[in-house]
Amino acid sequence: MAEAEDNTRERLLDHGERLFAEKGFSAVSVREITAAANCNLAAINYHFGSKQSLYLAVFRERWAQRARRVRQHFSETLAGKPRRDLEDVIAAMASAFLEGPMSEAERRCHIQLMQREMSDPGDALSMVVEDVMRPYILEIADLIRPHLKGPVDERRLRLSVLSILGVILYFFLARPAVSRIVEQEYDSRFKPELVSHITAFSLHGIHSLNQE
Amino acid sequence: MAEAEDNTRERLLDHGERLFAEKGFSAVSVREITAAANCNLAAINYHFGSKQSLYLAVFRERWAQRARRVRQHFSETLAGKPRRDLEDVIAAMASAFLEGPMSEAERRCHIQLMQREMSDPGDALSMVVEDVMRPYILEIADLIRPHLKGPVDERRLRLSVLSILGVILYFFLARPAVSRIVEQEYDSRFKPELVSHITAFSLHGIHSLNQE
DNA sequence: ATTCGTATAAAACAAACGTTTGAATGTCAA
DNA sequence: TTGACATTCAAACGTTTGTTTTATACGAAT
Repeated sequence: MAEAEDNTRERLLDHGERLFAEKGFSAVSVREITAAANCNLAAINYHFGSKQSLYLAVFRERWAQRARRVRQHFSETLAGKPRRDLEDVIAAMASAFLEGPMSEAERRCHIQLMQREMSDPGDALSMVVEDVMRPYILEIADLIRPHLKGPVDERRLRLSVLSILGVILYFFLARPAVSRIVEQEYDSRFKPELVSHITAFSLHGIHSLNQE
Repeated sequence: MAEAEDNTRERLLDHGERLFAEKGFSAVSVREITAAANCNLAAINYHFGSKQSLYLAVFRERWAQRARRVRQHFSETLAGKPRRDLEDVIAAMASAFLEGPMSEAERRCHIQLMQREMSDPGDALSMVVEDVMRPYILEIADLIRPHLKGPVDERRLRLSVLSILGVILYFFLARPAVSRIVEQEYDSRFKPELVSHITAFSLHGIHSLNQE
């Protein structure tokens, strides 16, 4: 087979990612994935070697690329702002994750996979942290640093950026819990409200770096 | 059997909770649990009926009780503060989760189980949210409200309390990721630094409610 | 036309899974 | 001591698991 890029392989990555994100690695069977991808049971082992290798391939060939898009969305959003002040940086960060260049389903996929790998560190964690998260966090730290008064404790700065990420991820992952506590569905009216809350909260949080 | 409260049952709850927290429900087998609890394979089905029922029993008979202790620790810490200002409330909240009345292993267990149930909502989620989280969040909201100037949007207030919780949970669950990004192990020197960062960041974050 | 490498299909594999069974054991009341 | 009940145990149950095998179909290259 020359061109035409293997179709079954792509479908396996698509449905594999979706199901791994929804249920977690162990809770999904290869039969479930191959049925969803509408192909034969043996296809996973043929194309990837094993279920575990499919999982890693999902991170390498899907997740990482989307992470790159998220980061690019962040850069482009920020480039559009003339002043590029603290608020712009944080708003761009929240926007990249919550209103970024993904469908709602993709976003769910992306963030859930990330969370699963962070709380159950596996073979994909190194890639997630070193290749994606770390450079991203450090870039944002570099963008924030000039806006702070006086000398800045580098570690506190990174903790602050991580805190913002924590808030963003939390409102995504704990959706059902959040919904019931604020008595509000995640509808199209609520989401911008959420983004503006996260931005405001984090912006003020960052200012804790200014005074000692 | 009259008194002496079944020992095997307790051991199953202990090791079951630990393993469910570490690996998640589907990734743990009943053989693994019964081996850890040093009892017969059939013990789970005898005492609880099924693996699923053991999972629910863990939440009812272990997690919920510890959640009560966490909340009590919060109340007592706060009662010890004479002024009971905004900072005291938030510091007490962070302290309850991160330095509360639990061993390090118990804390890990508690928070991981909570997170797992929030991102994979199952039969235990209702109990976690309605009986524990919701009242807790609302209580903290009530404690914070009087310290804010002017009229307060109730929803924004709750979102802020949830944001604090999000930050706290994130630094716990994403430990390996955080460690590598700030280039710092979670040792005894780092932990107080973390608590003080969370308190400072959240305290400033809360103040975003003051201005419009 | 034949050969070769690729992709899909159906069937079978051993291992691990949650659960059930029935006998053995221990404990207390009658 | 006896009978009844609660608990533990080894063994087996029928499924489901991830993986392997064997066979077949298709295209391109020789």
